[in-house]
Amino acid sequence: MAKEFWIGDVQAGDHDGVEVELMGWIKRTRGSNKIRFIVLRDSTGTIQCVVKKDAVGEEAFEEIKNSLIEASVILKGIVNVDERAPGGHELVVSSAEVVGAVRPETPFPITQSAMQAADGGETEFLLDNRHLYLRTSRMTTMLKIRSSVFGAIHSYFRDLKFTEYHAPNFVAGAVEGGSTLFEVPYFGKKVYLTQSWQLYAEAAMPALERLYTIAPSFRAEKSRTRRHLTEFWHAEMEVAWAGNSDIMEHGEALVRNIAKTVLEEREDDLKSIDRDLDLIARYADSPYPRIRYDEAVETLQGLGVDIEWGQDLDYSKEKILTQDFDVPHFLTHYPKIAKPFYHRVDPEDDKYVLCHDLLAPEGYGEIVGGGERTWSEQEILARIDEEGVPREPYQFYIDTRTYGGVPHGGFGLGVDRVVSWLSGADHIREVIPFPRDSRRVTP
RNA sequence: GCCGAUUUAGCUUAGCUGGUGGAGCGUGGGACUGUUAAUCCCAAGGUCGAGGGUUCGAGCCCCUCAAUCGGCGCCA
Repeated sequence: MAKEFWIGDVQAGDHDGVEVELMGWIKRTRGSNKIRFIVLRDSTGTIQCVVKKDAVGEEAFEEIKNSLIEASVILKGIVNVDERAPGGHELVVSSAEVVGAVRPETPFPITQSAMQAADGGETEFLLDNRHLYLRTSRMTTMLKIRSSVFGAIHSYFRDLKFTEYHAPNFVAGAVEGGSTLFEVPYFGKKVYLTQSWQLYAEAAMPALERLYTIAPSFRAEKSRTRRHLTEFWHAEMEVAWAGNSDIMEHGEALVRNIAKTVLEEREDDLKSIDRDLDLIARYADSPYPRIRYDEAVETLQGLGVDIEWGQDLDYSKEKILTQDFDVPHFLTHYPKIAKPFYHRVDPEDDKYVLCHDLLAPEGYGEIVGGGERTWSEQEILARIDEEGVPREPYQFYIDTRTYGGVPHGGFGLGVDRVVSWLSGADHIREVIPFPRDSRRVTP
């Protein structure tokens, strides 16, 4: 039964003139009472298969003729090079077997009309039928690009001898803020779904020194935007003996490595969804400029934007700031009052913290957030008290400093956001198979 | 949480100043020996999101509710 031949290889010319057995699903079917053209799909591509009544016999021909879109079939025949076939190759079928039929009462619901509507964003119908929409070429392409992005992240860190390290998803307290936590009943107690791997990573930092993860994070934000999910994939890293600038160098190198990998592995996929490859090449090759928060505020004020020093930069302001950028930019040195206690205060000016955000161009916004941690015991206690946060839940975090604290830092990267940006998706939902947002958890 | 919009056949939609709903795709039947989103003919398929109101009469006007979509705040 094992599948031996793949449509992508056939279209690449690997089996010209020889007999192959193709296993796949019917993408489209047309023809007459004596000849049928089946466009067969598998995970590697599509190919036209010519089924003639004379060649396969009456019974098999009728079965193929009556087969609907997405029926699974096994077609055996000779690979023919023919200009008339899309892709330049076709299968001249000698025997045909329907494996899983599709009944006429329940035809495949993702029709041309449903797909046309998807160009301008996803419809409710396609979201309801996400499990079937996954089979379409657009979703398949997105999932392949996504896979390459995940692979690039693992490669980047492993090549640099980082250790992959895992934190629990059930947590007792908040990493930041309290309102965006998902509450979960836990044997009569309440626990929460994690928002970040960071605090647990800092505990392991003195053991592993260079560590990373790719894991889901959960945020109970009622955000209704093209950049938000309630469950998203978070690539995070933590490094000992490192400052803000060192961490930024990793962030920049990682994102450039992702762009480069996607370009190498998914060129055809990107072309198939009309992505401009020159843009990706620029993201892979160019340095990412660094701008201080103060400069950004001055720039915005110069543009007549109503903003005061100390305010966090919301998306509307980010967008104005990034509209002239043609590569990602770092924003650094935010005011202390705009950031949580674990960001280290700048020793050169205590109004600021040593942190950074990486903003993607083309309106995709923040893809990385990170910085240097408050690493001395004295400083962390002062910052916790200053912000009025109770010490008790953070005792394990404070202990990291009590026993041989060292300068360290890290960042978190929104993997889905990066996939969305690099693929040029209209919405972050397009790049994850079963998106979760504040209003949808099904299918 | 706030603002805006949408809801007509399985899907995508048209619908004139209110006068008993049209189409394309899909499905079924028929024709066709090479099609390219095949084409051509025929058919079935709608309590117009739910409830109330105005009116002789509501898909269309008014009110309430619901679902969905888009944007903002928040963030990756």
